[in-house]
Amino acid sequence: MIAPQKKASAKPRARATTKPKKAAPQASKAYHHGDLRRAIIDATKAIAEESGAEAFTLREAARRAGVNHRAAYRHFQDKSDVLAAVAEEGFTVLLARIVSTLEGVPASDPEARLLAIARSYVEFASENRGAYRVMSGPRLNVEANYPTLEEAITNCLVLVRREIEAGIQRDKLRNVNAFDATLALWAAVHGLATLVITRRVQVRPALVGSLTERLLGDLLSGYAKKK
Amino acid sequence: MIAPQKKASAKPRARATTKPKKAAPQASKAYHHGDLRRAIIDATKAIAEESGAEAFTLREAARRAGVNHRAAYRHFQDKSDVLAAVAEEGFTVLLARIVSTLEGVPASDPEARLLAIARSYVEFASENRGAYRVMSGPRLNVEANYPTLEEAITNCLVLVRREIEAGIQRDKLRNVNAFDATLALWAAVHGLATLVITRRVQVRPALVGSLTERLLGDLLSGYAKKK
DNA sequence: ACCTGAACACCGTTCAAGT
DNA sequence: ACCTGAACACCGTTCAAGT
Repeated sequence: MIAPQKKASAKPRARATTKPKKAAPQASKAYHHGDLRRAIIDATKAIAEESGAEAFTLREAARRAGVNHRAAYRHFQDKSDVLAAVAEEGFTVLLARIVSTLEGVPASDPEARLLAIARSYVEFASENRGAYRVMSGPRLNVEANYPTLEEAITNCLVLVRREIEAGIQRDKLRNVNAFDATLALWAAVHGLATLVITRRVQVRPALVGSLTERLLGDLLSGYAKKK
Repeated sequence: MIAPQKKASAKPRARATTKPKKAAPQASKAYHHGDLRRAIIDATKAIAEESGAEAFTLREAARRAGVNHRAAYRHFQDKSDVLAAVAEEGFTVLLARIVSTLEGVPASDPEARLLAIARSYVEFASENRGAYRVMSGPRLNVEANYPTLEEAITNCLVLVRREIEAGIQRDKLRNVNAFDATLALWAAVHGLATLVITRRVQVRPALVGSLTERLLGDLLSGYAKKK
């Protein structure tokens, strides 16, 4: 059995030839790179998608961005700081996606709104595996570092909680404890996303959303037989 | 349900016969380690509990076991193999715990049995944080390595599925798709355990079980208001 | 202001012994 | 049979420049 073959010594330096798109963000700033912070973040997501978040190294990310590994320190404090930046951006994008999806679901149907949230969450994870692996990786902020990351996560949880409370108020959801219900829902989508990402449950990308609605729909209805 | 089976793969021999608690590591001079495999596994769990699974290094584990880092290679193929061994043992112990707990819950109450499984799972995670961090870490067997680990996980899932099927047959659970329901339940307990382990939800260890029953109990009953 | 280079202590893994 | 030692390529991080 062959070990995970290391990159044989000095890679030919993949000189990323600058990121495509983006017209010219370097107006007066005469960067050497253009936007190294962006490039490092993108490289990190790519590495995480290819080989898992634990395979990420500062040096490899810098290599992909075409710079010396020390250059990253100009934009990030250390290795964890890069992961925190990726995670924070991920939660921010996820929240935006959820909010956008909810615009299409009537407030009169709280159950459908919760399902839409679940669907958005798991689809996001499935479509952004690199970012999600970082987001769901070892907690970066136990020591109360990364307050903006913590805030991005809290924003998501608050949104879910409000939806549950709104549903209860409209008398469309049972009068459960909203905090508990938020945790339970979040746990369920997190767990499901993990199963999908790790391919413990195999599902074609296009079907991730419907799988989520099916599984979570049953959960929201409950398994216990009505008396 | 399949028996734990012998540890396949390249490990030459299990030495599992020297299981008894070594009262004192006294004895010989040249002193081959009593059970280095055991010591490495325990050290790995300790490291994972203290600093997270990603902080585990072969060299540190060997250091704690009091041997040269090369000695570990006599018992494990490589770094991943150590993590796989820890994970496999964890799932085996978890299964035993669940089975033991279920003995005290009547077959006539499937919902209580599912809650007991959930409770066992999250309590195990809470009480064995090191092992659980490894078990829930990056998937080790994507390349179809570690078949015995895969089997240990499957054994757990099969047990859950059978409980659900039994509940449906007794007409105590709604006639949901058993496979889907298994995934949903597993996802929920995995997600909840992750929230507890990472302290995103803060709860005293003694209350983990009741928190789990409360949250999952609501889920099993469903959030949707009965019409 | 932004990036590079050398240095240090650490890792996983291999080859080659030591007992 | 079980363990140690030296070596190699890699990593994160620091100090100190180069442009």
